[in-house]
Parts: sequence; structure tokens; C-alpha cells
Amino acid sequence: MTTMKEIASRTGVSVSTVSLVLNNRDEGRVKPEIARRVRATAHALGYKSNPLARSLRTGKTRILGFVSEEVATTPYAGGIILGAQDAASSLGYMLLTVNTDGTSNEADEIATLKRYGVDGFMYAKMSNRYVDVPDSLRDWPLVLVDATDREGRFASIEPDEFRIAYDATKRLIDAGCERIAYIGCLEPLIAQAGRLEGYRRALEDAGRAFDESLVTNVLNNGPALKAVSDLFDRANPDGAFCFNDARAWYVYECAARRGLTIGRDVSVVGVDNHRVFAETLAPKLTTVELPHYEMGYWAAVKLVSMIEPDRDLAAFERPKTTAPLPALDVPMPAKIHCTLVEKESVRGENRSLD
Amino acid sequence: MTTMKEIASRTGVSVSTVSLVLNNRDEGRVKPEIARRVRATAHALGYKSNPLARSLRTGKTRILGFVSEEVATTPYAGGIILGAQDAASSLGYMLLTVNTDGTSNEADEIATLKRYGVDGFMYAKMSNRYVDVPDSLRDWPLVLVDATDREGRFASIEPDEFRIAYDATKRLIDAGCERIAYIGCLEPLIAQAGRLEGYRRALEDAGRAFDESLVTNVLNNGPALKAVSDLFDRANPDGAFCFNDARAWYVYECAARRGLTIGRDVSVVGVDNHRVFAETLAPKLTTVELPHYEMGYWAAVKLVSMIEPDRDLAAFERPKTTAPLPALDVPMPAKIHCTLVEKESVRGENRSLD
DNA sequence: CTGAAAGCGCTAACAC
DNA sequence: GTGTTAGCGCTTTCAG
Repeated sequence: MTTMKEIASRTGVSVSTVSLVLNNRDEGRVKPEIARRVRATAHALGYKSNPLARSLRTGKTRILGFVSEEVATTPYAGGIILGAQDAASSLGYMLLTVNTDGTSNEADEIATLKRYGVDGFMYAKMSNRYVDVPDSLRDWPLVLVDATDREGRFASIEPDEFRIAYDATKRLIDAGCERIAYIGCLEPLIAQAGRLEGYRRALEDAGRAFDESLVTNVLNNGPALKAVSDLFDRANPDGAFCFNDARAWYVYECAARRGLTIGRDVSVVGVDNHRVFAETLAPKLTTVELPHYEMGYWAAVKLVSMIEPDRDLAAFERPKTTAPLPALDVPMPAKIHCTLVEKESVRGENRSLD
Repeated sequence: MTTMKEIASRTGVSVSTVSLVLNNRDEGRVKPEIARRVRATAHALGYKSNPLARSLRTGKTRILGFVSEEVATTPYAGGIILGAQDAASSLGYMLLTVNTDGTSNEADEIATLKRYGVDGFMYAKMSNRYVDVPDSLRDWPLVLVDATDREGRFASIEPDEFRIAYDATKRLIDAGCERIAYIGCLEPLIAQAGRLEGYRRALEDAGRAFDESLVTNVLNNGPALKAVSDLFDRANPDGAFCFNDARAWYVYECAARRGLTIGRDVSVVGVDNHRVFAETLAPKLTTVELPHYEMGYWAAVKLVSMIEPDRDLAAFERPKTTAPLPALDVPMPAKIHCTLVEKESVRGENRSLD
């Protein structure tokens, strides 16, 4: 590890000059020629700054704390973390991730992150929920991810459920479906309202009437299958927008029992299906991915913007798009983009991905 | 943040004494009464050491680097990371996680971890593979996780595929199955050999002959289903040990088409099924979980043992067991424990979980 | 037994 | 423009 001291002595200047140059604060303070030489030797020696030393001095670590309680239990957490890490990395930050089991050790984990000097926090849940922000986080730069602050006081990044449903439903309409079912979830998830509304509005905008008999909200297993089966009997759908893969599967099962072919007699769009489900069990299923990667990415950008208000983040206006799904033999494009909504917009306006 | 200086002045001693006491190096160096008072004020002030300052001085950060390229793409990564984090946390360490896309940025990410001063590395793959250890990691404390060093020079933590298969097959035997099929994977995975051997030996130990016609290795989709179907036609199995959930599903499908009931006519054990698969689509499936959590846990313990050879890790001999699966209505116990094998044993002997 | 002092690598006033 | 100096919080000789 080569140090500033080394560069200083080799170049014949002082450490402070080196520091100025290497932090790009030399404009009008250090003679260009000197600056050039400093940079040259720094480069020649492969100098990398020591983040620890800097942090000890500045009180800033360029580390973001990522707090979640479900990192291990859902396959989606990875997407969020990946997005957050990518953004953080581009911004010169690192991510320090902790997971809490329930709420018991949450305070401890947060305390540990503070000891390590994180500059701010991301507080993530998997699948949008109302959360109470822990007291220990209230005075810190904080962004909620895939979660909603019950008090509505903290910034959060959430999927745009309305637009997810609107787009999905519109795809089904465009594909020529006449009777599009909505297979929702009976649990009181935040996503429910937005999705149902998106479904409704897409129909409306296409001049279709909303038909109650095409809608059902179900839980799991037998009763769920029964409910979807009833819907098939009463409404004879030729398209279905499904809350998730379990619900999509009920449609597959019902179709199979009636001799209907998915992709021909019934088109199905499902949200956020497990890869294995789509690949192995559900051919012809069109998948709408929730923007996990994007949520993580934006959350990190937003958080850094809170930590460094003066920093120019123009280059980060839009996150990288999610990798496309593996090619499936689907009747409609496999990828439908989503929108992210911020409570407090990064730049004073909401923006959408396209 | 209260500092040692503060404690020193309040107690009327010097910082060095405080440091001695708070690092438990006071034995025979500091008068017990003084030590007591130091500890008392430290406690009263809620003192927490500043890891940055310590690290700057000692050159040790108590941070472990976790390098993986598939954190986001598999639902299992979380388990490994969770285990590693739990162990690290108990040992007073943190985990700094980076993910690499392919190999392009791997060197960069590793360099970044080094700059942040990690004390050692875990290099993880998802689903045991032969890997070439990057040069940049060769001179560091290193443990491979769910991966095998092609040269056999570095410690690694891997699932004990033999015992997974042995146990699973034995369960089927104990459940009364007479003709137990092995539905393997056609890809050249390290797991294949061990599992097939475990299957074979379990049969042997039960006095059964190994029957080639009960074995098939398949890829995906149509051809796979066809192969499993052929196996059903020629060998009429009443039990099946399946490499993973996709393969388990082919058995379900074949059984369904023949009017056979899973859990009565055919018992099925599958490895590492996606939760949603088991819950929604595959009732009566017995799942053998790969020990992801344990692998992460052990890897972290092993790594710390390399970093601090003198540290007493007796309390960490056995990792916590994986959380039990949610209760399923299965014909056999849902949880089958696994064994971990280390290339270089932590304490000179291999151990098994029970 | 305890304290003074040096220094890890870096930044930021403040002189010159 | 550049160097000197002080100090972030901690550990670790080395005197006393």
C-alpha cells in the first residue's frame, strides 16, 4: 500500500499538496505542473487512498448501511441489494448489509452499522409494506426500499403497482383478449389497491366496462383453486392478470382441466414469477418483473443525494435496466417495464422508466 | 460517540490504561480497582470502540470480504450470506459483500475490498463448481464456499452430496419403497457423482441391487419429461429421489398422467426445492435442503480461524441448524440434515451435523 | 503498575 | 501556491 507520504517525498512536495491534488481540490491552489507530477507518480505507484484513514479524519466513510429482515428468505432480496451495490459502487460507496431476525436484534445491528460509521441507511422490506421506522434511524439520512413509511415522513422507493397492472392489462387487451380476469391476493398488501386500479383503468381507457365477475382475490391451496375455478365457470375468461406465480398456477390448472391452451385460448400475465416456475411449469406465461434491481439502485442514489446534497448526480438519473428474462416462448414480449415512485423526488419531479 | 479519552479523564487515568483495560489486557498490569472503575465509567457512558480508529492503528479491520458472482440470481445466496453474517457477527466481524458480473469486474471488486482493509476472503459460487482461484486472492486468508478449488490448494466448504443422497434414499427405503428411482441431472455438476454414489450405497446397505433401469439423468422440458416417462413405463417406481425441483416436477407430472398419487403410490424426495414449488405445486414432496446457511456459517468460522490462529473457536464447532421448513403435510419428515465436508478441516477432523 | 509519547494515513486550518 | 501543524481515536512501546 503506497501512501501519500511516499508520493510526497518522491515528488518533492508535501503531503498536503498531494492530498489537495489527489482530491481534485488543486484548482487554482496548486501549480498545474506540480499537480501533474503528483498525479503521475501517484499513478506510477498505483496509489489507492486508504478509506479508513480518510474516514477517521473526515467522519465520513462512504459506506451505506443496508438493513433488512428478509435477505435470506426471498429470492428477490438479491435484486435489490445488487441494484444498491451497483449504484453505490458507481458512486464510490460500499454497502454494509445486515439482516435482522424480526425486531429483536435490529437495534443491535443498526448500532453496529453506526459504529462502523455508515453515512446513511437503507431500510428494506420485501414486498411493499407499511413500516414504522425505528427510532434509531430517524435522525439519519434514510431511504425506505420496497416499504412505505406509515407516517409518510421518510423517502421511500416503491414499485409503481398501478402502472405494473395498467401495462400488463393493456398487453392483454392489445393481444386481443376480450374477457380479462384479475386474480388478486386476499392479504391486505399495499400492492393490491394499485394493481386493481391499474387493471380497472386500463380497461376503462380501452372503452371496456369493469366487470366484477372477472375479479377474484384468493389466498392459497384448495380454496384458491376453487375460487379461480368458479371464475372460469361464470366468466369464461380469455386472459388473466395474476398477482403472482401461485395465482398464475391456479389459472394454468383451471385451463388444463377445461382443455384450454395457455397462449391460445387464455393468455396469462403474472407478476414476478419464480424463474423455475416460468421455465419449467408455466410455458407461455408472460412475466412482469417487479423492479427490484431498480429500487435498490434508486434508493442508493437517493440516499447519496441526501448525504451529499451538492453532488451532481445527473449521470444517475436513470438506473440500468434489469437484465431481460431468459427467452421464453411467450405470446407477448416477456419484459414489461415498470415505474418507480418516490415520496420525495430526487430532483423535484417523479420520473418513469421507459 | 464517547471516546477513550473521555473515559480516561473522567476516571482520572490515562488513555493507555483505558485501552489496556477495555481490551482485557489488564491482567497483572492494571490494579484491579482501577480496572473496575474504568469498566464502570465505560459502561456508564455506553462506550463503544471506534473500529475505524482501531483498524487504522492495528491494520486489522475485523471485516471479512465476501465475493460472489451470483448473489442476485439465485434464491440460495441469501442463505449462505446469512450464515456467514451470523457467524461473523458472533465473532465480532462484519461482512463486506461484493458481487461480480462474470469475471470482468471481479479484480476491481476484490481490489476495493482490499482497500477497505478486509482481513480475509470468502469466495462463493452457487452450486458446487470447480473454480480457479483468482491470483489476487492467493496470498490471503481464503475460504471457498460451495465451490471446489481445481488445484485442491485452498480450503473450501461444500455440501456433502454423498450423504444428502444416502440419507434421502434411506428415507425412501425406510418408508417402504421397493423401486426407488434416481432422477439426476445431465449437466456435469460436481454434485452428480456424490449423489449417485450415495443413492447406490444406500441401496447396497439395505441389501438392494442397484438397478440401472431406475436411473435417468435429464436436462429440461420435453425431452426430460419424456425420459422420466420412459422410466415410469419400464421400471414402475414407487419412490423417487430427484436432483432438484424441476426434476421432481417431472415425476409429479408422470404420476398424475398415470393416475398415481404422490405420497401413496409414489414417494418423492427432492433436493432444495423452491419454497413456492413445494408449497403451491408439490404437496407431499419431501424436501432435502442443501446446507446453505451452514456453509456460510462454517466458512466464516474457518476464515476467522485462519486470520486468528490462536483464537479459541470451540464455541463455534457446530453451526446453528437451518430453520426447519414450514410444516408441510408430508409422508416423511420434511427435514433431512446434511453434512459438510472441508478440504482442510478446521480442527483436524471432519465433523457432521446431526 | 501507570502515563507520556509516537504514529497508523489522511485532511484542513493556517502560516508563509 | 505550498508547507507546517494539529488531530481524528486508538494501540503500543518505553520510561518512570
